[in-house]
Amino acid sequence: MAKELKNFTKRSDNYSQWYNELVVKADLAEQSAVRGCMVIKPYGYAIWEKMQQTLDKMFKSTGVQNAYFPLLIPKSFLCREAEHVEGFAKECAVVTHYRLKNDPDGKGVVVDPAARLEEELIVRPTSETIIWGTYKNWIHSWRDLPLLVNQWANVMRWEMRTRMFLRTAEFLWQEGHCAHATAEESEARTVQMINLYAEFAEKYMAMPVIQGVKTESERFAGAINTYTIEAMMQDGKALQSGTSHNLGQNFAKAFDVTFVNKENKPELVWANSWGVSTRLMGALIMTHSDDNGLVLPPHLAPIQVVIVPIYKDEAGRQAISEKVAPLVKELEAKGISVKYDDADNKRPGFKFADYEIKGVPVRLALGQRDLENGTVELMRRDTLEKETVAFEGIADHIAGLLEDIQTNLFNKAKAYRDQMTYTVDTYEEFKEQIEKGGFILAHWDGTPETEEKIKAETKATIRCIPLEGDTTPGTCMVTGKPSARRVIFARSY
RNA sequence: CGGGGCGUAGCGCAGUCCGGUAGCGCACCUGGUUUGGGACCAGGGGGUCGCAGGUUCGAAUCCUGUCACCCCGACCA
Repeated sequence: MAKELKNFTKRSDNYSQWYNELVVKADLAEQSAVRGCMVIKPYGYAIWEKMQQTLDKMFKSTGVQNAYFPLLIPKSFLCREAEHVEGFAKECAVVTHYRLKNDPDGKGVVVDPAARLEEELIVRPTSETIIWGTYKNWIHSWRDLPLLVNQWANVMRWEMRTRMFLRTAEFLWQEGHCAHATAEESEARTVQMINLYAEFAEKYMAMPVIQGVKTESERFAGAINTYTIEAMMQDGKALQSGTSHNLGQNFAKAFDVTFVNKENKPELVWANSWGVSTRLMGALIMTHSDDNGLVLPPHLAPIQVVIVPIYKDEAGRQAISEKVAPLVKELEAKGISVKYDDADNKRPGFKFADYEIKGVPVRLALGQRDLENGTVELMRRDTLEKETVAFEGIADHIAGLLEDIQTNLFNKAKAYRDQMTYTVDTYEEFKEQIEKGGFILAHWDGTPETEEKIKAETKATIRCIPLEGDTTPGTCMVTGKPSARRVIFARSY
């Protein structure tokens, strides 16, 4: 089993060339400050587009609309909400000048010192500040609420250490920012969105997640409450895959966003924000992939079925193409994305391996033998099982198979997670178990001090206080003080 | 920012200790034979050895500096 992401971005054997064709590859600009950024190649972007389209549809069904806000945020904006700036200050890229000029020494160009900006601009690490600065002018009356807006954008966080997919300096994401008239409504929206993310993760990514609430110390900077979905990767580490924040009235206060209620009284609005990023692509890879490459869930695979012809000469190729053409039409009519790869410059064996690396869920191979017997060879990527089946009725069979694969991937991942989830009562046991990876359900006294102590001693963090599951009270494994319920600990990315 | 590693062809690497014609595999190009699991044979193209100084008749190799990247920490989605 490929347990680590690096297996998919770097291979030192002779197959490395083919891995360059893999979903994404970090093409790092030479000696430049864009370190830690990634280039998303077309096939990888196609996966991201699938995610976007699906999420977008889900958002819109809840009344959210898309908009776009500026990339650059005036420094003063970022500073308006104290906790927020505190949380992001250490990882911001700053624009200080607006012009270059020719180097007096004749070597290229240099920053023109005369073009210093009066106020520095921050490359957005997230857009709360600029959006709330704008909302101030959009919201006047209770009739303007709720305001439900989402933005698809790139953001930049100058992390000390980057990691492909999981923590790149620049990443693509969506960030939803909603304004509501009441605290209850805003809280309901916050929960609605984390539910939506969970549904997306499980239904489309085939990735089981645990929904929960972050502890105070893990909370988003400026939020009063953060909901999260936590997934388990194949190496037993946790990955925070999506968050939804209840921002209370913090940003409304900071940006003076008020509305006049039905009683003609001014009130501060209630806010929430929620987002998922290209990190989900990392999650997808690390949840399902194996040593043969990617394994994509059918609901997100850019190519769901690939058909590879096997022939000896041009006449043979013709014969197979004629046989396949109606099948391609039939599959497409069912909404299945098919690729018939009759490219003559690659041999069948190469294509088999190549589409396995790309994670295509179903492969059909068709040769002279099949034409004679009225059969086709079918392979499913999740189990690598191969079988020869009747060509007749194959389209219906595939439609069902794709659903099977989707379900199977989810079940497999869930079984693995459940198997790697432990209930532990003593700190000794905890320390031993955490070394082996996985989620640990344990009692905690609810204090940041204990949480910090556990983190310092074991590198494990509280991933979340689950919304569901066992709610029996107990005593903290470290301090022995009362605990309301078990929380989830894990080492994380 | 600490500790370790690394930088040589598009990719993966050898060569560095002990200075003296720039190498290998894959990829690429041409021709032929092939095609049911990553084809084979023959020929060919491609490099200011990360960058800048220094030592030397001569530097990928030695010295100094510097810039990247990777892994482990601190920080974080």
